[in-house]
Parts: sequence; C-alpha cells; structure tokens
Amino acid sequence: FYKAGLAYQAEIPINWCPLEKTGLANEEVVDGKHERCGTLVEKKTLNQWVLKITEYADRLIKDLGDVDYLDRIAVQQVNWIGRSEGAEIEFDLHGISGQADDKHTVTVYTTRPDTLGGATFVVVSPELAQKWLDNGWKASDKVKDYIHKSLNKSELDRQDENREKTGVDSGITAVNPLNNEEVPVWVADYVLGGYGTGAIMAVPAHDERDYEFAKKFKLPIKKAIEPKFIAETGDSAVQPDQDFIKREAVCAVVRNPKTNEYLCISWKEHHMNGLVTGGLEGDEDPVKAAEREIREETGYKNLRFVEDPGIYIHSLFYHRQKKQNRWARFHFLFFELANEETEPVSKKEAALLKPVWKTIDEMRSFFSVVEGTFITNVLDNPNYVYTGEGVVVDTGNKFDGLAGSEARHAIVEYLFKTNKAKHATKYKLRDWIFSRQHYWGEPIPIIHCPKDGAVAVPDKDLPVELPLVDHYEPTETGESPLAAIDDWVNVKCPECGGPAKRETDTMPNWAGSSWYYLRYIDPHNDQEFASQDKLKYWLPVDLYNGGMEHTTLHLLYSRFWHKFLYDQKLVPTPEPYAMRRSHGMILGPDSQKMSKSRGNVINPDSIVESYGADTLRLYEMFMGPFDEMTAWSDERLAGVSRFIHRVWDLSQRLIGNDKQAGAPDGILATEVDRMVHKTLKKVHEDIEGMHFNTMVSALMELSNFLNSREISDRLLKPENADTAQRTVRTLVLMLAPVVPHAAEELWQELGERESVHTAEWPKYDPALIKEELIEIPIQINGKLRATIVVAVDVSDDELEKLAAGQEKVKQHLEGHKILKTVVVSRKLVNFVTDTLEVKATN
RNA sequence: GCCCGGGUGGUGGAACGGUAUACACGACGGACUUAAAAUCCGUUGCCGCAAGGCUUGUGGGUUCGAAUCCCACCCCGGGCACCA
Repeated sequence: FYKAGLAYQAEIPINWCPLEKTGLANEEVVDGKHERCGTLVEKKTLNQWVLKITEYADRLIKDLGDVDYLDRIAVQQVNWIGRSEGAEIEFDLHGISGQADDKHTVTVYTTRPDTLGGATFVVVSPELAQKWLDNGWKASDKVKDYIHKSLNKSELDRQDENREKTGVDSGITAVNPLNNEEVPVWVADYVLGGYGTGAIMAVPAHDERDYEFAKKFKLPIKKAIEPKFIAETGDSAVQPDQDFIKREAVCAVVRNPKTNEYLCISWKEHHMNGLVTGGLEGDEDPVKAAEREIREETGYKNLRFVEDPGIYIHSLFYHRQKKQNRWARFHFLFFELANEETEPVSKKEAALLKPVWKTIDEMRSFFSVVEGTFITNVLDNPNYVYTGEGVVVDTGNKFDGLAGSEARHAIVEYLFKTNKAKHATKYKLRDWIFSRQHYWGEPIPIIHCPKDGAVAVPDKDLPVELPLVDHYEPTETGESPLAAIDDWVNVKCPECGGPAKRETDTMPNWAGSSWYYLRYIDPHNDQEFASQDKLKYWLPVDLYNGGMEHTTLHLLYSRFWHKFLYDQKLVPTPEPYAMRRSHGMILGPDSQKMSKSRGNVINPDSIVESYGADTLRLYEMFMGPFDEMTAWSDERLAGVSRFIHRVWDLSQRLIGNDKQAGAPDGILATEVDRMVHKTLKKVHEDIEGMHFNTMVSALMELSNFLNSREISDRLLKPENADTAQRTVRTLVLMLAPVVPHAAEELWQELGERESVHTAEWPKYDPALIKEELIEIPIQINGKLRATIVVAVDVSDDELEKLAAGQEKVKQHLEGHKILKTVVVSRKLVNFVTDTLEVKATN
C-alpha cells in the first residue's frame, strides 16, 4: 500500500483506552467505552498509519452490482460509504485576519445549493476554527474558550448532552455569493470537522438542524424555496407529453374550533380527497377568493379569517375534467368557523364533491392529494421544517421558478464562472486508520530513517516478524510495547545504510482477516501467498456466510484489500466474494440475546454430549429461516432427536429387506418413487435457496409417508425389496447434508465403501413426479365451498361442469344468479354470484 | 430522526395473487405397562351441538380472488445517527 501511494502517516485524534494503553478503532468503542474492558475512552492525538480506502469508495459501491449479496448487506455497505453529491461554495469573509493563505474565504459543502438564497448564517466546526486560530486569527476569549472546550470533549460528553446544540458567534461575517448578503459566522460543534469542508451554510428554513440552532440563538430564518409536489400515481397523475397550465390558487384551511376538526373535500368521481381549493380570478383578493370557494363548495358562510402565514406550495397534477396538466401555486390561508350555519350548495357542486370534517390524525389516511403529508405536518407541528424539493424564490428573478436538480445545477454553474462554486462529491467513509499500539499484530514493515524518512522494508526481508519477548505490557507514552525492544527496533536504513528505527505500530486484527481466504487456497506455498493458477481456479469465493456484525467493516475492508491486490495484478478477480449471506442469531430460551449475565447461554458441547452432533446440526437447520433470529427450545430439540431415531429405524428396516421374491407391487413403486422424487426436488431447491428449515420439513414428510402403516407394510414385503433399497439409498443421500454421521453409517450398511459425502447427489426425475389426479378447489365469491379430484388433463369446460355439479356448490348457488365464472386451468373454479349476502342463519 | 427487516394458532414457523395454518413443539384422549418414562395411534386456529360463521398487527384500496400487490397508521427487532 505504501509503495502504491495508498498509505500515509498523519496526526490523528483517536480513541484511547487508558487501561490497556492502546489506541482503539471506532468499532471497538461502544457508548463511549472500550468494548472489551469497559473503560471510559479518552481522546488522544497520535501519529498513525492510514490506508486510503476512500479512493476506492466509488468502486466499492458500483461493484456491488456484480455480486450477489443479501440485500440488506449491500444496502448497509452503501450507507456506510455514504456517497453524496453536492457542491462546494465559497463565501468571502470579513473581520478575520491571518486566515489560511490570506484568502479570507470559507468553503462550505452542501447538497442543496438550490437553498443558497436562504443561507442566513455560516457555521464552522471547532476543528476548522482551530486551524484559523493557528493561522493567526485573533478571536475573542469567549470564542477561543468554546473551540478549546469542544475539541476536548470526549465521546461520552458528546452523547450525554442530549443533542442540545451549542455554539458561539465568531464575530466574523461572510458574504453569500448568490445575493451578496452579509451573514454572521458561528462556531458550533454540531458541524463535524471531519466531513465535507468542516463548514456549512446554514439554511434554517429548509434544514432541521440549522432551524434548531437558529431558534436557539435567535438567528434569522429565510425561505428560499416553495415546496413542489408532483402527482405520479393514481387518477391525477400528470400526463407525460402535455404542457402545464399554470394557475395561481388558494387553499383554505378551515378549522371548526368546537370540534378541532378541519374542513375537507371528497371528490365523488375520482378518488381524490383534499382541502377546499380554487383558482384566483384576475387580481382578486386571496382571502375573498378563499371565502368564496368555501361558500360555493361547502355552503359554510360565517368564517373568521385567522392568518396568512405566507405558505405557498406548487402542486402538479392532471385535471381530469379539464383534461389538462395543471401547475397550481396554492396560497394557504387559515380560517375558523364562526358558526356552523350553511347556505345551500349548487346542484353542480353537490354532484361533484362533498364536504367532510376530519381531525389531523384522520386527515393522514384520508388525503389522497400529493401535498397531503405536507398539510398534516404543517398543521401538526408549528416548527415543521420543509426539507424536500421545491421551487426557488426570491433570487431577484435570476433562478426563480427553477426547481430541484435543475435549480441546483444552474446556481452552481452560475457561481462556477466567478470561481465561487463547484460540484463536489463527498463520502461518510473515512480512510482506514491502520496503526495499533499492541504488541500483537503484524508489524508494519516500515523503517524510519532520519535522512530518507519512511522507507519500505525490502521484499527480501519480509515478513517482519514479532520479536520473542517475556513481557508485552503497554507503555505509558502511547508507543507500542515494541518500541522498548532495542535490538529489534534499531536497524540499518535499507536506502542509505545509516542507523534507523523500525516502525513499532502493528496492524489491526482486520488486516489478516481481509485476505485469509486467499491463503486457504494454497496454504503451503512458500514462494507467494497463493499460486496464480490456483487463484484463477478458486476465485471468487462462491459463498461467504457470516454474521451481520461483519457486514460493514470487515466486509468492506476485505473488498478494498482484494481490489487493491487486483489493481496490483496479484489476484484475478475484482471482487473476493461472489455471494454473501448471513445467518440469524440464536437467542436464549427466554428469547433474549444469550449472555452469561442473563444465564441463558446454551452450550453446544453439552448438547453434542447428550444428543449428538447430528441432532444439534439438524435442529439448527430446522429451527427457523436461516437468516432470522430464533429462540432456543429444548423441547423442539428433543423433537428433532426423535425424528432422527425414527428415520434411522425406518432405514434399518428398509435396508433389512433385501430378499427378492415374487412380483413387485408396481402401484406402490410408482407412489413411493413419486414422493421420493418430489422430496428430492424440494430438498434440492431448498438447499439452493438456503431454506434449510423447509428442507428438513420435506424430509420429515417423506419419513412420515414411508412410515405410515399403509406404505411401510407393503414396502417391507420381500417382493418389494428393490423399491425399498432404491428408496433408502436416496433417503440416506438426502439426509447426508443435515445428519452427516447417521447418514454415513447407514451408507456403509448399504454396502458402500466410499463416504456418502463424496457420493453423487441424486437428481430428481420430472417424469416420476407427474401426478395423474389433482385436487381442484371450488370457490363461490372467492370462498372455498368444495374440492374435487379430477384427472390432470381435464379441460376447462369439463372442470366447470364438474364443479357446478357438486352438491355443496348447488346448495350455495341456490337462489343466486351466476354473473361470472372464473376457471383457472387445472387450478381452480370460482363462481361469482349476484349478491355477496349469505343465507341468514337462524 | 433516517435506512433495512419483521408482525400468521398456545409456541417455532409453512404458503409461484388461487384449498391459510405444511412440518415441528406443546396440550388433550387412547394403546402398551403393576406404575412411570420411552414408544405407538388419534384429536388439536377461534366461535358453534350442528349447519355454518370468523381468522394472517390496524384501517382503506386494487382484484373474480390478497398473508402475498398499493396507500396510511401502530407495534417489535437490527443498523446508522448533528454526514449539511
């Protein structure tokens, strides 16, 4: 990695465990404590080796398309990498001296440049502010104090604060490049130093975090966009090839103060439910227009105008009566009912729609218009912040009317001309901190020379092995314990031959686990980690199953590592694992996670001791879907054990029938073969789909079938020995994957000398599975009323006739007219009658 | 808060839009036994003597037909979490 330019050293604040005196990876810290020892974690800045996994971020996302991972695993990987597309925008700063490069600017990262007009302040992270201080910014003591305190906050402090935002006015101002407005710059630790540029433009009108901060510190809130909703489904979905007719309109929110319900409208023709709305005629006063619409549509005439909160939304829909695409800009106006007096509504309106009163909760499920959720949110929450897409307003007509990505693009392009903005892509994924200060772990093969700097250990001296020591206690300084071992540390520089020192940090556990599967392919090779031929033969790994706890870090590191080797032409595939699945967890008998403190731990060894490994294995396969959690149950375990005994006894009896006299029972053979091959098909498919629980069910069903009095009596007759032998062989082969030990013994008893596990997997014969008779359900109005058994090749007409002739069916059809008959070939018959009413019961 | 899963009998769980509750556990009844365990046979979604009715978290929708598809909501589990 180092030679390829993908490893570097940096001063990095890390989590430090004061008890074990070692740096910790983020994943070793839980709730501010070291996961292993429970010690409170501290912050410490150390010089660390780091691998540039972020350079592979895009490929790690894109190549997920070429592999078959369990959905949620792929999704978790994508979320963890956290790619976001946005823009970097530069604000000029006033009132700062000595900032980096004397540029006196701050660059912010945003995914929403379309909301730039609503940026009423800028927030920089304490980390960035500290940099400014280092570069000579003369901040007030209060500001310096805040920066200092936030940088020294431990993980626990950060979480303890319950997310109450803190911050301080820096005294600096910034110029919004879109409208040249001068806005204050604040320092606050809700902005992360490690993400983006470490600074943001705050748009309180369209970002919940900024809104919270603005509220707390009484900063201005300015609207930059008006919500835009497009109907994409249902009756009013916009027609793709039609222009939009734009209308200014009002939307009346009418509350009945007595009941706290709101006046809604239900359109009769199409399924559309919303509020009272209407177009503005000419330069009509909006309040007047709203009152007129309320009267016309609902008849309520005594209204009290409450307020105009300045809410406008854009709603794009298809107007069915007018047959046109509409783009309505609704002006929301709030009214209360003075009294419930109404006047008659015109016939025309009454035919179209009817008024209904709904509470906010009822509105949620009632509304079918696209803006429905927005309306209930606004009514429900006085602090509702709209963060969705919208139409840009208030930019002096430069960008007004544009929306969404079009607006974002236009604004960035415009600012790009004056070097004030550019498109940028950011990731949540950070580079991989690769240093540990343990004794254990692979030593990082670097030699530090005062003259040549960090030099890679020459290939011929690899691998660097850990020295044998009596003690490997940690040191006080944060250096690896290896630093104290002089004759190991002190070496000659491979470049200049002068005195130099080995790197004493070691690699994390993840290092080895990133590529162990490659070594498994060729474990005795002493020339290379594996031969190219063997790698070509075996890679990629066909199926990698592992716990969910390794679906982000280990899996991501491992894929990165493999891709690096691929780039170095050391492995033949870009991805290590073709398929990735994950098993669920087995919970204790109390349905809780197993843990010593709960005392609900099941020890597999004791199960093996009392029931045997076959029972344990089969039970685990049977207990539930492979990838879901299930609670342990001793009773069910015993049930599985009983099954094994039954199938064992059955097999013994079948094997015992090796006499061959008389004419075999052909009907029995057909029946048994059909069942065996049906099971074979199911078992095969279930193994492929990893549905092991139903695979075991199928085997149980087969066993029950063969054990039934009717079948087993005949199967044990000497003349049917061939059928018995054939059956038991297939049965044993199918049992082999789930009860390997018992199956192996039975296999030997069948006279085989090779292992059952190397025997060829049986194939099912589709011809044997074919049924001659099938059972057909007969429904009336979708309800099962009878079943009939018919020949497989029955025609639809015949089927209908047979169905109609059934006694039960006749009974239920009596007095009803058949409106329609649905016949699904060889599947089902459904009679639809004139009424769904059922005969009254007395 | 966001992103994934999931919600079906007393229990674990089955079910290409087409007979809901396969398979197993438990429970109940019976056989064998002096007795118990083990084993074997039978019954077992709920209501009802029955005919029949009801039932897949809740409420709507699509369909001849929905556990399954669509919308809204509730609950449980997991992951991420001030990522702009």
